[in-house]
Amino acid sequence: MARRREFDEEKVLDAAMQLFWEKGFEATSLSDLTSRMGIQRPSIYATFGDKKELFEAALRKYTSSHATYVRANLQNNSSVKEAFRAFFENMVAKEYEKSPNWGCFCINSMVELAPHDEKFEILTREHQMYLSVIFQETIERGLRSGELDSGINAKGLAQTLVISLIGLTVFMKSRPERVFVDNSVKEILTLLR
Amino acid sequence: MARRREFDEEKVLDAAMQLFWEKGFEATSLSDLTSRMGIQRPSIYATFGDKKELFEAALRKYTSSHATYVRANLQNNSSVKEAFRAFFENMVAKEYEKSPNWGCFCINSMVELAPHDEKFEILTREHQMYLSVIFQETIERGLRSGELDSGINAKGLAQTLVISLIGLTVFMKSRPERVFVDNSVKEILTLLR
DNA sequence: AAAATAAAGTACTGATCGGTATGAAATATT
DNA sequence: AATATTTCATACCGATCAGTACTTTATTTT
Repeated sequence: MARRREFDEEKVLDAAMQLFWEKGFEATSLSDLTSRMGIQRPSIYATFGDKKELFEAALRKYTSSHATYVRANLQNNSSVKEAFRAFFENMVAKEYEKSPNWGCFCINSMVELAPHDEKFEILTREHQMYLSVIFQETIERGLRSGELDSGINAKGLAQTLVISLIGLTVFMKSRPERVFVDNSVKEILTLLR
Repeated sequence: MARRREFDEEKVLDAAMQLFWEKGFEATSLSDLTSRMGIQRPSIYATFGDKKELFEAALRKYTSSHATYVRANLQNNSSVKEAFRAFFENMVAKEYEKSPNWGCFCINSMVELAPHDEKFEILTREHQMYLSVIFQETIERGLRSGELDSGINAKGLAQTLVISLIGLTVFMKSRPERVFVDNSVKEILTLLR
């Protein structure tokens, strides 16, 4: 029919995601976006809709790939305790590498938008619930193998680990001394006994 | 010397605090502030400085009164386990009363500003560290009285409870089913044995 | 090659942003 | 009462905001 698109939709969405992740919704301007995405303003609107729709697309991309990452990470290890330990420690280590610390795009969005926009209340909650299911399945694997104490409530513990993960992620945004975070990770993991 | 101030500095600062708490720094405009505080724009600048200084004053007011509230709440009960249980359950109940759920002003600010502004990185971190000290003192009281197992590491556990509190507060902003939060509170409190 | 169609680029919109100059109103000191 | 001083209210500043109309450029179909 006509002229072909000159940019890669996934790549520019990725650029938008990084920017929203770093600065949040309100603090990111369309000018920021055009310069970082490398495309003009009308191209953004034609491809993704308005600013909020672009943000939503970016967040969905994030949660989708984040869920995949978490699932792969936990399945990576035959020992469930070891899998969670590696997951939490790796997550802490990665956050301390970055400066400044952007945290988790989904959690950032939960704090900024969930109370004012039902769409994002649901979207961010559902992602955490999905992480909880991944955790629960991992815990159930440990129960089946006998590695974990049969007295453990898989669903409740999974939910608690998600909440701890949120707390760790948020607290690290203020760059506390590493030892505090490390100690808390150890303490949290004792819930797996 | 001259004309007296017509407004109560503490009252208008309180109004600003509520607004920043509800909407965050970026999403709150000077027009929002003047209408909610009930004073004119130049009065704000003369009294509090620019928007960020006003925000800082509001946040300091919040953290100060929040710390007082937490300390009083935990000292309220002779049993340490019972004190923490009541504190966490009360905090959950209060959040579910409000709609929408603003969470904690300090945590909101940590997420929005800490990575981009060292002043708020420090301010928000120090508040969490202060809460951790309050928790630690409460745990040590339980150790002295013999209520708590002497194997408990007061400092590490206090830090973990703070992180759990952050996680709970943030997660509740997405209004998950109450039962999930209640179960997690129970689970977290088992760390006190 | 011509026509049709879609993307890219330029430049603009009205609205709102944070911040301030200026003059009127009010009160303390003299 | 006169003067000095501070607060209050209006009205404005340039800059930037999200969003769009319109022209130019490129490519596919006829």
